[in-house]
Amino acid sequence: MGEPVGADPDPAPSLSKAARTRSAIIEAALRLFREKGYDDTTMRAVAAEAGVSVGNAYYYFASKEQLIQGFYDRAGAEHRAAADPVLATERDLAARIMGVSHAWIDTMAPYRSFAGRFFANAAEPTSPLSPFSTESSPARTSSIALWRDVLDGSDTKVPRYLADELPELLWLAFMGTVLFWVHDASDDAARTKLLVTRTAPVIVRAIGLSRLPVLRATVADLVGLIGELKTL
Amino acid sequence: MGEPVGADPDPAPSLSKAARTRSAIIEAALRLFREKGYDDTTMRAVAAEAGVSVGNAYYYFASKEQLIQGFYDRAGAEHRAAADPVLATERDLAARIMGVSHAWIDTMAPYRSFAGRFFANAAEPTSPLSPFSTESSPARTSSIALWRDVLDGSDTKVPRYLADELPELLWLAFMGTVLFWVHDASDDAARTKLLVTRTAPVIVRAIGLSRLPVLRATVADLVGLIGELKTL
DNA sequence: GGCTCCTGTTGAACGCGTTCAACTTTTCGT
DNA sequence: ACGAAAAGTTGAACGCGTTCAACAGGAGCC
Repeated sequence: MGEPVGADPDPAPSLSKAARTRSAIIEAALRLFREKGYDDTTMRAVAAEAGVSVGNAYYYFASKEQLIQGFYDRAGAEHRAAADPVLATERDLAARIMGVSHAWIDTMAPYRSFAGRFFANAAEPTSPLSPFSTESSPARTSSIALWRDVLDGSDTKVPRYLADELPELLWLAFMGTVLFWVHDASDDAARTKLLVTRTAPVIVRAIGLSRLPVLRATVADLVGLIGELKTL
Repeated sequence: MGEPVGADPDPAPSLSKAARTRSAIIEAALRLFREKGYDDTTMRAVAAEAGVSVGNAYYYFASKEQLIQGFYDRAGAEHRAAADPVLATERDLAARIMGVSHAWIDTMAPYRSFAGRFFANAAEPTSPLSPFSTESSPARTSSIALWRDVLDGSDTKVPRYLADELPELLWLAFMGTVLFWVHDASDDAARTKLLVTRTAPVIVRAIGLSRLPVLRATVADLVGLIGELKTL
């Protein structure tokens, strides 16, 4: 390839030609998705906008659906950036959960019109875009790590027997929020924001209550069940 | 239409020609879906199998996706039939929940290979097939009614302040089960069955615990939130 | 019967996502 | 520097879901 020999693998100004073509296609796709939505954006248009042939676009992306992965990566990074200030300053757990969730809702706002279409594709179990698929395992891991940060940086003490599973549980709850958001047609995602605002304190209280003897056995059962389900 | 004047609206032996064509198409579609899956079944093949032209199939069904509605209706009825014996004999709430859930899993078993594809379509918010859409409101209502029966016929007392919302909450929890089932690749849906078996007693215990003063306020808050979310 | 609607019915045609044989360019061992 | 293998690139072609102008038949009215 046109890369200088021995250069560092991915310097921003001089990406390999292949990498540049790749991101030109994603760039074109996202622009068009935003302008005309997912369904009304044709692969022919994406290729033309990126200055390549249709066949070439398919050399880099196995399908139109795969272009969405590029969107995910970008959105994930944007979310991180928007969530970091909250995680750096706020110590109250409920506020951290709310802050990180709202950060996500805000970064996704520009894409809301067509993001529903995306997540529907992701809902199909055989799709590599599914948040539970092995293909999206890296994205999932880093997303769960984000929720671990939410917990770790807070002043709330988590019971030992919950500590390991709780980040994943928060992530799962957040996936529920995303599902709600997808179906939420209210202005400015007001309903989703209400859901988050009202749910976050309940989660914190539930964590506190999970120490109570009446609940402890039940909660421990559920945590054990999750472990079982993952290994079955 | 060819219907005798003043005849009862839909006598089984002599359906109107239109209705017969309609169900011939659904019949053909389901047969082919089962044989070759959703994606590998073409509308041309469905039309041929039903003995009509492609255009005619589109006269009765707005899209290939709409054929799925026929599948839903059928599956819903089958589930009812399979659940009724449980509801008629069993009084223990956990057993009723498990029985009705397992009945669903069993009736859906033959369709599992392609049902995931269906539910993915249903996950798209704008789709009329979405369980939350206005188009599927009748199916949703009757499904919630089923879960009301589950509660009403049991010997468990439900706190007043929960009684109104609980059937819908059980339905919602069951939608979660369905989502899990869609992603469950285990033999005979073993993981989903484990989930149901272990979750049902927890639900019953949670209903009992919801009377406790420590929890009551929180649970009431959540119930109130649901009400708010629906009206916003 | 003749006329007008409305309900059905048809298959060719359209635009789409995707594939593929053919071609060009780059890489790399010698 | 050379040549073969690998990587990149092309657009016509395929099969699909879907649309639509055109046509057929029956119901109701005169």
